[in-house]
Amino acid sequence: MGRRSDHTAEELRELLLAKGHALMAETGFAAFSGRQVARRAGYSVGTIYNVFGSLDALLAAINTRTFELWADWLRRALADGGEDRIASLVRGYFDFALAHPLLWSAIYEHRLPDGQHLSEDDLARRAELTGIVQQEVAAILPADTPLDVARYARSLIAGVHGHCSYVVTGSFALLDETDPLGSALDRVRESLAHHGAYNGANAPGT
Amino acid sequence: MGRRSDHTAEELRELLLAKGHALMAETGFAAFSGRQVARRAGYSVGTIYNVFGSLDALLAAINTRTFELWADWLRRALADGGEDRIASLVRGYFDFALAHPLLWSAIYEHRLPDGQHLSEDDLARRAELTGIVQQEVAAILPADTPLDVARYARSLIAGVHGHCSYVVTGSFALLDETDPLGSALDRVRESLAHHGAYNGANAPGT
DNA sequence: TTTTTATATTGAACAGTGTTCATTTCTGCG
DNA sequence: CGCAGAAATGAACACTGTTCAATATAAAAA
Repeated sequence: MGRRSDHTAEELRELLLAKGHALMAETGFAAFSGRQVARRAGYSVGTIYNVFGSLDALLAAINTRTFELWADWLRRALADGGEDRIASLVRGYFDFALAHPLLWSAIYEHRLPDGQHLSEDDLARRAELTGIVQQEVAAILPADTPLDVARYARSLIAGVHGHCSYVVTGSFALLDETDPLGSALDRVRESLAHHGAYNGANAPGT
Repeated sequence: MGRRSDHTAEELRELLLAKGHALMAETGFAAFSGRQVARRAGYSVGTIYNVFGSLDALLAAINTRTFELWADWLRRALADGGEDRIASLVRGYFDFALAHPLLWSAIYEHRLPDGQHLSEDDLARRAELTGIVQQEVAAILPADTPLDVARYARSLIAGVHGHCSYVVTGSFALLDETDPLGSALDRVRESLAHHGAYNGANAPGT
């Protein structure tokens, strides 16, 4: 088969991305295969390279899409959650990872080859997630805080990420760890309290 | 070639493990290959399956060895570090990951197939690392702390892990993050202070 | 309308992978 | 010395990512 007109370039990109994302959700990073994506889309291997340039670029796009879903998830958690917006965020972070463990893990399992970097577009899209958290953190810190809020928010995220990563990996499951989310939230609250944040439910657990 | 007597079963296991560990350090998880390990050891593919049963078992053993090196590294950091043993631990955690990024990453990139778990032996060996931290944390908490120290220590580790993981992944590099180690240590100190720990240099950074 | 040009799509080719297992070769025991 | 059993092999199978000459088709030109 040669040139076709079933889809515009735009549509084809979206089709491959959608099928790729679905495959990742089903099988996970280790079993992911470009050929399988092409097959599901009704095209052949080469098309992926025509459209994305490399398999890595497709993978990056798939993971960026996961970031976008994740950001939506957090926004919803904030909207539906109660007064304690920090708790909503931490819970949202965990819930998403647990709801889509394969998609979530893929983000951290995919490493670009040495020297290659994410496109500006991917970076910008992914930064939204951090932005949401940063905004909430800024909102409850004293107006005159000496903290670099962006940096501080990233640090809090990193802390929560660590807990979450242990849960999804299974490292915690074997240790009778009952409440990793609770631990993560405790650490966040301790830190926020230390920096004079005011929160609807500020008191850290014991 | 058939049966040989160049190595005992024990020696052969060690040989494959050593070559496998070296390969992982050189090429990282993505480019790791069982065939390559066998070639370097002067044996053929099948031998890996004879000795370890599966490639996953070899990978688990390789990563367990990394854990052991990491624990040694922390012990040395504690011995050579100053009074502030918590700082030594956090620094040690980061330094190891940065000194051996491919080995360190491999720990978290290797996922056992669904339903399979690490052997008791692997688990026990890996637990040493946590044990070292737990001991230090227990030492500076008030004797009458209501905390479950094991659980709490794991939580602190998770927090540091999150920061470190962002560094090694490169997520932080793109954000002009100058001092992730410092951030991690600040969060740990804030929490420890909150729980009444006494530390040679207790005051968290601002 | 026909011809030409440009481009999208293909799929065979290549070098690698994990995994299995019949076959072979050697060791140690009787 | 002969032989049972264990260890090492490597071909076979089905897959992978990546490249690229060939081809079929759409769009533009004549």
